[in-house]
Amino acid sequence: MYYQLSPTEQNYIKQIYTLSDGNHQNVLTSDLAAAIKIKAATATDMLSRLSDKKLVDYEKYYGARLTDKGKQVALNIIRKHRLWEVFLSVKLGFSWDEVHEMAEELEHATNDELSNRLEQFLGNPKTDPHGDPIPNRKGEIEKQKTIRLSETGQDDTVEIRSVEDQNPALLKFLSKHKLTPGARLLVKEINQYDRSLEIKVNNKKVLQLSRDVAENLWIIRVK
Amino acid sequence: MYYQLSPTEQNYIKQIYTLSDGNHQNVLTSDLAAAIKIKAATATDMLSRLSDKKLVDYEKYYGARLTDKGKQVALNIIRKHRLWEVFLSVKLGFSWDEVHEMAEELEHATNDELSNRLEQFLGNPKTDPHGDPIPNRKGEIEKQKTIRLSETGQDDTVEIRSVEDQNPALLKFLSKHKLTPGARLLVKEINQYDRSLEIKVNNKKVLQLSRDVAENLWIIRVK
DNA sequence: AATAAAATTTAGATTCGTCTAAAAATTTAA
DNA sequence: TTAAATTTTTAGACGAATCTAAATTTTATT
Repeated sequence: MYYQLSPTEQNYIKQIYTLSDGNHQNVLTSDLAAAIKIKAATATDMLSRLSDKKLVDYEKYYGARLTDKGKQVALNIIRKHRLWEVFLSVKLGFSWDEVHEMAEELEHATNDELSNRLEQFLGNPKTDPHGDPIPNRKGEIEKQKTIRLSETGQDDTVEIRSVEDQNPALLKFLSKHKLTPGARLLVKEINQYDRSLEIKVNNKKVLQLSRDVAENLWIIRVK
Repeated sequence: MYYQLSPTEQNYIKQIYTLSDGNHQNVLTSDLAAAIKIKAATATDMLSRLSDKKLVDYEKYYGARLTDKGKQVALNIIRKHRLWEVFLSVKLGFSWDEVHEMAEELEHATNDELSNRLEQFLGNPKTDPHGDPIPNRKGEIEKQKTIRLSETGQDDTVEIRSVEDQNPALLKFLSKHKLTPGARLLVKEINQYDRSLEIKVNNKKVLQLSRDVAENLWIIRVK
């Protein structure tokens, strides 16, 4: 019961959690393999090992889902990941699009006592720099009802919560135009022919956003 | 030339550096094995692999010593280790004897950009909480001419620089009596029969230290 | 519904870091 | 200086995490 999980195992579990959207759907071998950048055969192998350890429910050919035990592991890693992201961005001044990779390494070098102290040192932040909520030490996470920017209507005022795609080019683009979590957006116009959006950012600059970009921005409606 | 070293390899290199006392002597297979807590056969194996990679000069049966390349690797890891120790102790409030293990993990999850920013964030500290100097980003380390407390004479005033033994019980004892780096000690008396020392700590409490403990405290003479 | 295409699993191989047991070399002691 | 004790190395094995290639199962298409 109380053996240590390897960083590799923890990574698989974290990815399964993310891909299952908080454990609401089964994760397919191929999707998992793509996310972790390993071959499908390897994912199959690991899935059956995680299944032996009761961390996932896995049915051959139909994918996997985390058990309660697995979900706790996932949320604990995600907690550490996001706390480090806050540290790197707020205390060390790394930009929003640089922190992910580093946090990926640090999270596995972090025991619970360390993450708890770090949280306190950071002033108990509620979200990471991408706007995603940080699970508390019991593994509870605040559920946000977000929608994609592409799903808003004209004249809506919204606030960016998180970004879906981790593509560096996209993150750079967003960073450049201040399209970061917390940013306020006014949707001025929606073009019917290509579904692009004209938006005003933080009550200042007006921008044209492609449908593609809008699909990747998760937002909440404001007011 | 530019492949990544594994955390394991980095650990071996760091230990070789430490055991060779800054590369002044050959490190024997058995000492290395004891320090890393692996079997001698494993150490032999790794030594020949590190030799293939030109990180150590290794001669069968006579031990190993770091090459210049290996020494750079060692100092870079030690730099990261000690910066994290400062962070954990100064910013997160961990005690002096708790930080080593955690820093051991974090050092391998740290790229150069991160250690540089961390250093700046910490206000460019010169030493870690144990009093050991932190190598700069070029891998240069301040050489201190320290001696063991057991080598001082009566009435000397000295300052603790570092502790040799990493034994937790010893660290706790030292911590309890404020025998930490930076502490000022006045050697009041040296008992000839058991070579124990009577010392005054920070101009306050008077203590009796066994020869064993005195052997483990590295100090510099003051004034 | 049969077959072609795609996804998944199985089988077998490889590398890293470790072990134990046995062989070889060095050091110590009689 | 020879024999005994100790240290080191070699040989062979193993588990974790990965791969490729082949076999199997599921899904899609005609």
